Amino acid sequence: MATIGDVAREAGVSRSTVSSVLTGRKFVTPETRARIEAAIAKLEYSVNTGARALATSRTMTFGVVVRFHEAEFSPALATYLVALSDAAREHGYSVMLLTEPDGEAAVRRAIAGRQVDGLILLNVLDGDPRLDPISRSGFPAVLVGMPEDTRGIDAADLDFAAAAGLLVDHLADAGHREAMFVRWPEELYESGGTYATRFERAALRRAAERGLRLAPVPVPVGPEQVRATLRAALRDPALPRTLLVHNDAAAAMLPFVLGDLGLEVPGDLSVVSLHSAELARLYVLSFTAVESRPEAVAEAAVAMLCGRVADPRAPAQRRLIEPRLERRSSVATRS
Amino acid sequence: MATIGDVAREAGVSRSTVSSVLTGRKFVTPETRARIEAAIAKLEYSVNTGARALATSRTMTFGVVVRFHEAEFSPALATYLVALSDAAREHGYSVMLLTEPDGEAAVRRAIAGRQVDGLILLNVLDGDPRLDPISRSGFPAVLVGMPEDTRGIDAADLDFAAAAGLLVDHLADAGHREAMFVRWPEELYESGGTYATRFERAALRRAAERGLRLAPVPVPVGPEQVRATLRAALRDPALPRTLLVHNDAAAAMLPFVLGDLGLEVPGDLSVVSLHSAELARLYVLSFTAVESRPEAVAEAAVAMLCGRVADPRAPAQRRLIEPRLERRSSVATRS
DNA sequence: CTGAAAGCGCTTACAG
DNA sequence: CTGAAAGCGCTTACAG
Repeated sequence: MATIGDVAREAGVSRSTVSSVLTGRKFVTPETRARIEAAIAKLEYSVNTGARALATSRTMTFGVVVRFHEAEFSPALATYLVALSDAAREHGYSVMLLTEPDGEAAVRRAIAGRQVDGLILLNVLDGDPRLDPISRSGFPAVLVGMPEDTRGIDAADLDFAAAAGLLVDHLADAGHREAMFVRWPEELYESGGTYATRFERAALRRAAERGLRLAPVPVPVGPEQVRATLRAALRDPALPRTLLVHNDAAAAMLPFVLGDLGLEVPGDLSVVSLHSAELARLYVLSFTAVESRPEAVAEAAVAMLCGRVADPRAPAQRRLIEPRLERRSSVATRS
Repeated sequence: MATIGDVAREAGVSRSTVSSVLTGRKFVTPETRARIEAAIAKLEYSVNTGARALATSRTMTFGVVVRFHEAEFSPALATYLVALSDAAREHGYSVMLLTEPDGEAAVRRAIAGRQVDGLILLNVLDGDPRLDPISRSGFPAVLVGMPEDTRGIDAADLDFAAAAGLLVDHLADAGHREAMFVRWPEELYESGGTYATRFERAALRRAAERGLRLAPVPVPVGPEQVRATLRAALRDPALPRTLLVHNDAAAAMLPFVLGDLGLEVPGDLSVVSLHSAELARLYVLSFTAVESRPEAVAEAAVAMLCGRVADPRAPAQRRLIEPRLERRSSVATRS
């Protein structure tokens, strides 16, 4: 493999001049630049990123700390990983996967080993132990998720409160006065699932404002239970025929339960939902819904992290990605 | 951050001696080793991986080249990525995500930039253009997937032929004489989906041997079409009431179509399937099935790649992971 | 505008 | 068994 020295020799200049055109930090006369570029092309030279990292003490790599939460249903992880990698690449960064089961240890090791310039924490909940080593060390990082206390760390996430507002408004605007609120299992709220909590609070508040009565129906984990729970709820005459869904597993299963029971949307039932776009790709989901926009969240997170690396002492930010309502006429108009 | 020099000073030895205990390559007397280890602990020293990489010309990082194929249905990508990262870590390697849409360019850049010691190509099909720069350069790599022509590159994958054999045998053993063969869309076979082809060939051969008549039913992409196709097939009186399924989308949708039509397994219908375990986690899939074993495939791939890095000129290998039959009594016994 | 020199933090023959 | 020196391939003040 050619080195910067080979290029310099080939072009008849010094290594520093080659470096200048490589980094673009100094002006080089067009003629020498051309000679150097020709030499680079001829030798198929490409900078050794490790050596550059050592010299600049910038690895141009971000670590993504993946985390699993059993109570969740998340076929969207791959989408996030790819979106993060894509966004990072556009900013000149590579992405390293950190999957150690002990997330806190993963963070410590990543910081100590200086393999990365910054960390992206996926799926952050309230009280997430991974925040500790970060806020202690001040290492550049960004949270995907929005805990109550971000410990002074930048964070990006979908605006779940706004999403709830959009969906409640949509139902209220169509004249609905009550709705079943199909939610996550109770454990998720208790274990710090802030997106669930943010959605719920905003939904309740807005529903109160708009005169929409909400009947909560928690849906447990696991395909069988999801199906059974939904089936029971839809058969219960005491529950409203309008659904506000915030639970991906329930959203995915719903069409099939409707099929089981012979119910039509919006004829027999009105449905609005918040779920990942990935989910809609895999299943038949034709509900008016708020998209979760993983690409936008990923891009925001990467942009914030780049900013953080550039200016480590800037004040911490929270960035909420605006949700979008996708209308798919699954809501009947009531008078 | 402490450097090796700081540790050396603290322990009162030279940097090379510290390096010796770090790499474990040379014998160091227990006393000095103890002093050095104490210094490391005290200073919270941790080796700078980039500097080590430059000195050893080993980055201890593998690149994973992700690739999308629209005709597929793959909520299992995340499972593979995590499994690869976990396996790599156990072998002392980190994993970098390479998601450039142009996979061939991604490979070229990775090789040129020397950011990684080896490449893992996910989801390799026949004639995959990513193989080209690899076989040209001889850069260490391993394919996940098994093209007809591996171009001299190591490859690991599930043994789809053996899987087909297991499933066909299971049906034949239970006395079945004919089965619907629920397959992937035709495009997938044509575009080089070798796992599909390997499964199909073996299924046809074994079925012929066992006197099982196979009626092929290709299932197109997209939830709506999957559902419609399955529904039509299950209503067609000319088609057998026994299903051999190799199509994750169809496997996922099947339980719901059965629900639609009021069919029971194994009473009305016998079903065997090959699908990813991830799928079973997300859906209600209670069919006798062959697991796709992503963790085992990932571990094999990583192990092969480590071997390849250690000995670049060893003969290329193909490793087929043995499938396992999970019996879930979805097959009726016929006489 | 270009180049010589020092340095980034390691490892690895090579002496001793 | 330990250490001094050179080198991995870059970048970056600093001279000129």
